[in-house]
Amino acid sequence: MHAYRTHTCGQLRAADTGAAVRLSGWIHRKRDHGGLVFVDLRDHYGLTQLVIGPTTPGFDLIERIRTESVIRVDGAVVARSSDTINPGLPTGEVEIHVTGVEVLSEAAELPLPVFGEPDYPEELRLKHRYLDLRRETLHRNIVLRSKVIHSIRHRMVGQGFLEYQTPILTASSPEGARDFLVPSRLHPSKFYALPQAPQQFKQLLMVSGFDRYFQIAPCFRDEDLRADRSLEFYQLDVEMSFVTQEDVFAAIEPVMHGVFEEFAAGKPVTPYPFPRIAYADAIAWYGSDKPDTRNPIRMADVSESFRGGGFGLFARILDADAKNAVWAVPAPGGGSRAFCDRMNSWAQGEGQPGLGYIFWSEDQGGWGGPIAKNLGADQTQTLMEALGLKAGDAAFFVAGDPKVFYRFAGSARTRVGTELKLIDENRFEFCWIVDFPMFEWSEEEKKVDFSHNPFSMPQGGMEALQTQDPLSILAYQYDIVCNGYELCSGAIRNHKPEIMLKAFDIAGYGANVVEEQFGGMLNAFRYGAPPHGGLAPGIDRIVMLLAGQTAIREVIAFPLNQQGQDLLMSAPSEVSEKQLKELHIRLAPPIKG
RNA sequence: GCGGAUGUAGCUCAGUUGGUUAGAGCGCCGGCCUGUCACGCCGGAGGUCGCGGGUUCGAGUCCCGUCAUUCGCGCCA
Repeated sequence: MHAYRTHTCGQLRAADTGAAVRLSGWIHRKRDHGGLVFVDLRDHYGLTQLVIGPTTPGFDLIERIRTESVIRVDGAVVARSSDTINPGLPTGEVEIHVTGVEVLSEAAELPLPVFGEPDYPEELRLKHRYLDLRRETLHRNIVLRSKVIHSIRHRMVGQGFLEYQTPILTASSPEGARDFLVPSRLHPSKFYALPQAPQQFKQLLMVSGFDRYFQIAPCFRDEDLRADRSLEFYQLDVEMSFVTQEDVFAAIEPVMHGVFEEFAAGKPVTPYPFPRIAYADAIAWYGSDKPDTRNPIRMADVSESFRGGGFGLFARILDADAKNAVWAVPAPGGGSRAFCDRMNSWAQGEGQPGLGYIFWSEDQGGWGGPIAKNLGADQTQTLMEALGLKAGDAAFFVAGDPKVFYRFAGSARTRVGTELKLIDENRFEFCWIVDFPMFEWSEEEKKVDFSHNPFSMPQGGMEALQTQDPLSILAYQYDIVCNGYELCSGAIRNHKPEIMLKAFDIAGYGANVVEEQFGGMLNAFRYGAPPHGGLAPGIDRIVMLLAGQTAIREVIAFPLNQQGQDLLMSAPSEVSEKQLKELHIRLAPPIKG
């Protein structure tokens, strides 16, 4: 007989009745009746009930040891009588009548119970992650993660992609997020950087002729953390040669759709091709470049209804500057003073002066709110019809410079959708956000700068760069958004050195700077580079959505906390003088605030 | 760097307008219990009410400061 087990704890069924078996696992629960003890024995695969009678060798032992101790038992599989079957367990038709017990590892008093699913403090869970990982939900999430990654690999290979690996120790790159730096021992005062993404390497692989690359790639960014963002994370990094934007979409849509469909437990998933929404439309309709399109509300520019009109505040704002506008957030079903007042208080809590509204009550032709009063009945009626609203609905209004208020308008849209329960939580809704602007005005630096990825190909190529207002140039740059989460970012790359130099020139970087910082890749493009493009969906966020979680820590086995610390291994930590000396590093005294 | 929320037993929480010895459930320890599956019953231990200061005859409760945790903003091409 095997030293530890003949079966797993999730394996035995009524058909196994009579078998002599050996099981090993953790004591999940213990129900001690004095003369008879029931134990739920747990392993990765499930639970099996053990029955230990007073004459069983090891009875005293079982009575004494705590839950979460690890034991090995021998015994016989016995069919449970019909009144003692547990329909809640796959193994619930049988139990093991134990004949022998060995304690493999005794558990001390637990800082964190494994049984049950109540919420425990993050700090405690992270410090004792091995216990937390034994718990059902987290354990299941980590298994799901593994299965999702396997499915992705399988689907990518099926699409003709091969997985290639790229360096972890690489060079610091000036743009983008803050790099994690690794001091070099062999080269005093020089540093490696951990990759923020394998961006340049995957492009070099295209130049090297590998045609279709993917990698489940670790990425590192030394920025402040969020619930859906950590210092280290994994991306499905993808790059393809001789492709247009549409080819990239066609390659990845079946993978994303397929993975979600496979693991969504029956929840509907947007069929592909996914809807494409231009960045400018996303801002205008949803006030966000990562809109939750399960929320049916679409905002509208209603400036014309207010220009020179009876509602003085908005009319004056429109007069003050040509770029100013009034946007409406329609609220189907929000037509009550109570709801509108609640929204108004919410807006004030967000630091806004307030949130103007009109509501059309269910009563015949009734309407309310200070705006309607000033606007007059006819205009109010016209506005309602223009917004596709009816009695019982409301609309909220935001006025000013859209560049300043669009975020707030977007969160008002989200708030209205959530409060009025317009969002169907039980579906996965995908869309592409396309046509991102190539450049933006940096108020901080008072200059034009890249708005997203400097390696993206501007739409219109060299000619656009030479002739258009830089701020009007769009890029072949796209995101996948699902349920309001940015799942993926990508672009058709700029593979022409002269266009790249021109683009950097517009953003204020001279040719010498570009050659110095991106010389490796620029040179590569001088020896025959295929047009190429790709993208990089975030693995952690995909699994997070599929697991129904709102924090990526719930789908990572050993995550950092929001301060970027590993509470289990105590990282980051101090290192010895000897280590520092080898790295040619002397620590400066901490700067006190 | 900034803002919100939270901080009471190992854990989850309650604690009234400021008033005697700060409670419950789970867990832990001891006892009883042969059909439970959140087993049940009896008993027990366990507290710097985050920390410091203030107001008060009296502070878990009110005020100020501070620290920690957590969520968000900035940041994340």
